[in-house]
Amino acid sequence: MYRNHTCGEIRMENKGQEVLLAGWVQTIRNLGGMTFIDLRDRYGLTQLVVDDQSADKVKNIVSVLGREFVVQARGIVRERSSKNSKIPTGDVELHLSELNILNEAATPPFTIMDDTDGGDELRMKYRYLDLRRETVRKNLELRAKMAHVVRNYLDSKNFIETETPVMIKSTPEGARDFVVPSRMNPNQFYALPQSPQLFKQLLMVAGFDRYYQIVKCFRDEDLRADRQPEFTQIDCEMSYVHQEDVLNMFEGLTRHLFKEIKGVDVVDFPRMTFAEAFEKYGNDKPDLRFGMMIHELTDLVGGKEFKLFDEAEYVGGICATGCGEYTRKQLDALTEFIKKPQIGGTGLVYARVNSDGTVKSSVDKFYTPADLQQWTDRFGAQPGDLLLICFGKKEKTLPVLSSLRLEMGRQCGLMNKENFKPLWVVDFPLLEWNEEAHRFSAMHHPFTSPKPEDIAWLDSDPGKVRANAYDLVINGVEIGGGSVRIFDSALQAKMFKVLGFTKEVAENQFGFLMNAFKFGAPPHAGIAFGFDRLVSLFAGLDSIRDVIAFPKNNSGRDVMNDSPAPISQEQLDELHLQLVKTE
RNA sequence: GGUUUGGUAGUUCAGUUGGUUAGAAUACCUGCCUGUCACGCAGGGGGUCGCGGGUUCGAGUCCCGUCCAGACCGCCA
Repeated sequence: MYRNHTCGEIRMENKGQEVLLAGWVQTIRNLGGMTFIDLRDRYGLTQLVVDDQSADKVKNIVSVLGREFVVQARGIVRERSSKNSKIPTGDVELHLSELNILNEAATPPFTIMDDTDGGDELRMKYRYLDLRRETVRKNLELRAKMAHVVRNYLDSKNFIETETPVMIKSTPEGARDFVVPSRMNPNQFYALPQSPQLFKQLLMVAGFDRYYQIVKCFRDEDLRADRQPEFTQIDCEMSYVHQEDVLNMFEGLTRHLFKEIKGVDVVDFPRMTFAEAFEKYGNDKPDLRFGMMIHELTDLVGGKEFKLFDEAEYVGGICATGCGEYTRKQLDALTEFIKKPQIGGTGLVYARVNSDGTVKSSVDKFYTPADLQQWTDRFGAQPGDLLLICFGKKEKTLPVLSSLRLEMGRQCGLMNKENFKPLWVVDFPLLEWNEEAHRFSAMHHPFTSPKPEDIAWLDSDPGKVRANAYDLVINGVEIGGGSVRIFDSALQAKMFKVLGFTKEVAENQFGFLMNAFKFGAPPHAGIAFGFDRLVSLFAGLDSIRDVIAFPKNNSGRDVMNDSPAPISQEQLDELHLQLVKTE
């Protein structure tokens, strides 16, 4: 037996008992006549003591111990003479009668404590050491617990957990595929799934009715703090449902997760159309933790000799509540912020509402107090507020205002991580114009059904067609998305045509799905949640890397095992592959 | 593909307008220490300043190139 207790569970009730512990040496405090050792395992820390009453054998072993040695410790639990209220086991200690080194350890490259001195790259290189830290392990424990809650919930709703293939057929639409060569099929490749989309629809044809899977998905695109090349989705599909049924079901799941994991009742799941989100928040994933909605001023600002506004297609702004005291320096910084290339703003006009209700703006030369009053009325601005106004092409200016709004939310401390504000964004456009390919492409995917009332526009004005597609957004993070699917082969064929697929391409890529649909496809709809994002949201983290045991870095590399890596000529030959030199 | 920030001791970082032998903290090693829990005290070892080139009497510092890492844009049905 290696142990009969863990390092996190010993309390005063165990006083006088002999216990056997095993774990890692976290710290050694040698005071000369006595030595304290913090022994760590997954469950906590227990202090071990060696003093002059201890056996020489134990003292000798203690003298050669180093950090992160794996040891087994036997001793009597006793009360500490000076207690440590910072840890749960702080009232007791283990007076050692026996100590065995189970394994030695090299000096770790960074301190394995909650506030480590290690930088990100080092922590990733030695991720197995990083994972010994409680803060990191807690994230993964949270992840495991959330997966468990999700499974319980969906199981209770009669969903069937079904695995789908990881080696599938490559499809040209959407993100780039990772491909896998096939030794037995020369010059042919599998692809790793970007999502199990087609398979879950086939499971609906198969009559599974309700399917889910917590599943790895793969996309060969550039990475971000919230994007990994392999990531996990809670993937679901339901038959004989309308959009509302799906929203209600997964509203329920989300609510259940908040209750079970965070202990909070999140009641409001408002719905907002894509068009409204864009008008009022400048993007398709509004953060509803604070107001500062965008209002348009185009109709109020024209004809006053202010050229920048006169020439702008769109003028609009936000009302930064309580920011009327912003200094010139702060306003200049905001102007600089929106002019950054990645934000792309052209300029910033401000108007502050003084305590006496008068308005002071950067364009007083052009606008009378009465003009400015009209502006503040539109925002419902109060004394002490600050209007921040941008202008230009509408489709460029709204995203600028979105960035500005989020920045003001940050500056005003309105983005409390324990305040959860979910939102369904609905009625997404079905298609978006792809400048490069010079054709429309599906905003969600090619199996998304158009809104029946918009189908007529498929021929005349495809960009106008709205889809039965929806996203779940929480605190400005896109947590999940889905759609009602097309289950009619004629409509699906039309969709492929609008997307510019020839019959042959459609047949070649998706023929098996179309074929399946001939045999009685039920109406169906589904959704997929980004599980990594969901966990990082619950953990209050900005990066999904912190909730993945072995994540990849910004370049898609695993710095621990240094992959991807070249393969041998033998492997290449066997796979019928030849390398091309790249410069 | 682009923008931007960084790379100096095992680690986290400082290093001024270019100027003596590149510093601090921590970690590591040695010694002392019986109530520590960020133990304390004394001492010690530890550097290709990412790499390559250039400017200069002189480069960690300036210039060019390159590699690596982070954030962001494009991209992500």
